[in-house]
Amino acid sequence: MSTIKDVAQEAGVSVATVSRVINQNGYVNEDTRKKVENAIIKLNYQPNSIARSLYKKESKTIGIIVPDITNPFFPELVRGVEDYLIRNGFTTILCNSDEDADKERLYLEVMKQKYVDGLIIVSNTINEQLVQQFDRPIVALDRSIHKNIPTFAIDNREGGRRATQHLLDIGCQKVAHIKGPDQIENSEARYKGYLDVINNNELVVSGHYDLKKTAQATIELLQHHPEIDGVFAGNDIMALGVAKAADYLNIKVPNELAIIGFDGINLSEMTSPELSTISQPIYEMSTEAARALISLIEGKVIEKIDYEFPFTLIQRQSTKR
Amino acid sequence: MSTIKDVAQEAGVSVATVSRVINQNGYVNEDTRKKVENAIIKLNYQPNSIARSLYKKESKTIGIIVPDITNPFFPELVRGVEDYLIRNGFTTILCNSDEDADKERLYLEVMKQKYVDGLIIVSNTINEQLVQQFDRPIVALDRSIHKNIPTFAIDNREGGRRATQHLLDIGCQKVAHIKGPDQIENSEARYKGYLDVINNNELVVSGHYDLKKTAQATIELLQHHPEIDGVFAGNDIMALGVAKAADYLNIKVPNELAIIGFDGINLSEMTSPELSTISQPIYEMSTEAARALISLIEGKVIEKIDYEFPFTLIQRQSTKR
DNA sequence: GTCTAATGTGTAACCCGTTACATATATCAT
DNA sequence: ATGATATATGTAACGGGTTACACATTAGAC
Repeated sequence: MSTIKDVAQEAGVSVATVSRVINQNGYVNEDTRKKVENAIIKLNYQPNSIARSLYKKESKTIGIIVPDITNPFFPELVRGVEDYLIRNGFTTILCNSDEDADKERLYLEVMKQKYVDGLIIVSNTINEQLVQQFDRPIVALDRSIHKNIPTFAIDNREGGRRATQHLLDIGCQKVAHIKGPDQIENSEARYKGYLDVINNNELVVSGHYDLKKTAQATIELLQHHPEIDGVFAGNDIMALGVAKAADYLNIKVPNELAIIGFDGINLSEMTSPELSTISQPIYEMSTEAARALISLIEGKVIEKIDYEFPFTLIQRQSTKR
Repeated sequence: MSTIKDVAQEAGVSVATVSRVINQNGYVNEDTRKKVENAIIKLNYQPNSIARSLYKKESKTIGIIVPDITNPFFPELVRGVEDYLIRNGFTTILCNSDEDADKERLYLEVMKQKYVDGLIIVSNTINEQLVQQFDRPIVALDRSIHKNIPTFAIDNREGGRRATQHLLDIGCQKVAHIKGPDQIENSEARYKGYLDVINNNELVVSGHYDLKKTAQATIELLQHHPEIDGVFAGNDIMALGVAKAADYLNIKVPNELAIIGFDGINLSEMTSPELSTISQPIYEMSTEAARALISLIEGKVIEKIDYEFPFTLIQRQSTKR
């Protein structure tokens, strides 16, 4: 690979002039510019971003930490982020944390050493102190991680209310909730939304955001409470678990049992029956997060700390009676 | 952030000595080592990998190019790669190419400038010339991209045979195939596998690896050919499309119509009915690809060019009569 | 005691861009 | 004509590591 020196030599100018041509700053005579440009083409010169990073202390790289890219919610987030970033000259380092504080620490350390310009984090477990120490911009996606870190998410509690209300609206008499893991902000919020609507008549069981556990838990729940005719699952995967339980027990969806999920991942319309769900604007949330991160990296001030996005209820077969 | 100079000063030695301690090479007296280590701890020193990269011309970073992380097959691949790499001191840059040659070119260029140490590519469209010019190790995952680039995949044709044969084995009389896009190596291979078994009795339609198109195409196919009682879909997503079509037409799976997919993505066991499928060892394939890539980066010679992995037929509800 | 090899440490060049600063010429106002 | 300003370009320091090379000391062999 040729270097800026080679180009300078080829064009008969100094490296400073070449640099000026490349970065389009400073004064460069038109003829000189031409010479340099020709030299660049002739040598097929591509600037070494490592060298540039070293001096500028920036890498045009950001890290995104998600629990597990294998979980269908996250690819859609990551895609939105990556799309926006590549269009704006940044590359994206992917990190799967498994919600493990040690792995998160490791990633944070590596990112710091590699001078990533900023971080987008989806995490419940991350150590706040570590985040505070990280001296570059960070934004939180889908769930908050610290009160003074910009957060891009929907109002999960309100979403929980809407989902629950929807089940009542279509005529459900007894609505149960399959809850995500305790201690996780979003699953608690969705649960609270459910309680807001159901008041004192709740029937709740935990599905731990896991399909198989949910199916198992739901089977037991339905066996003990055959009166249940509607289920609000804490996310789409758990909703699928509920659907499997229904299938197993030979309960007809939606007529004997209506099901609504949460998130609106692509998967929710792939299944039979298609799932009703509270659909988050996943792609938009993630591009907005990326946009804000870049603003912060560029030293701009951003408007708010809390970016709340609208969700929509999508009614599909699983609640269409 | 403190630099190696700060550490040197703190420890009362030269930067060379600090470097030796950090990299554990060259001679360092035990006492000196202790002093340096203490200084490192005291200053919370973390070496700047950019500076190191500049000199060593390596970045401890690799790029993985996939068509679209949003397609459920790829997160599993990417996860395997990322897991293996982070454990071995590498970070992973994610690239979504959308099978677009221009985007691939852009990514290749950026990766080169950023001195990524190697590339893992999943692509049908990538420009062979560009790949050849890229002067660092590359491996191909899931599908080949060039005859002298190491490839990690299964025998798709044989997989197609097994899938088709399975449908016959369970008693299907008329087996159709929903084919992936033309020109794509893997979908052609699976198709050929189907033909191998079916000979002269084929019934094929294209689903373009897309769920909705597949559902639509399948509905038409089944309406014209009600005698079809088994479908081999070119991947799991298309198999889901077939299942939807069956649902729409009120055809019972598996008894009136057996369905088998291909890939064995997690999704295939999430649905009702659960999908039979030709399961690829996705995680293993990807970690092996990552392992080989690292070997190449380290300048080792690897054993072969063609890494063929075993697949397994998983029989689930959709073909369990 | 002398020679060689192993051990220990520092100096400075190097990786490849960016940019502050110096210098020089051209342009313009007065 | 004179000084101020805009234009044009080069030199060299800098970012933060790594390492070749030089030099000094110590250990071991005979």
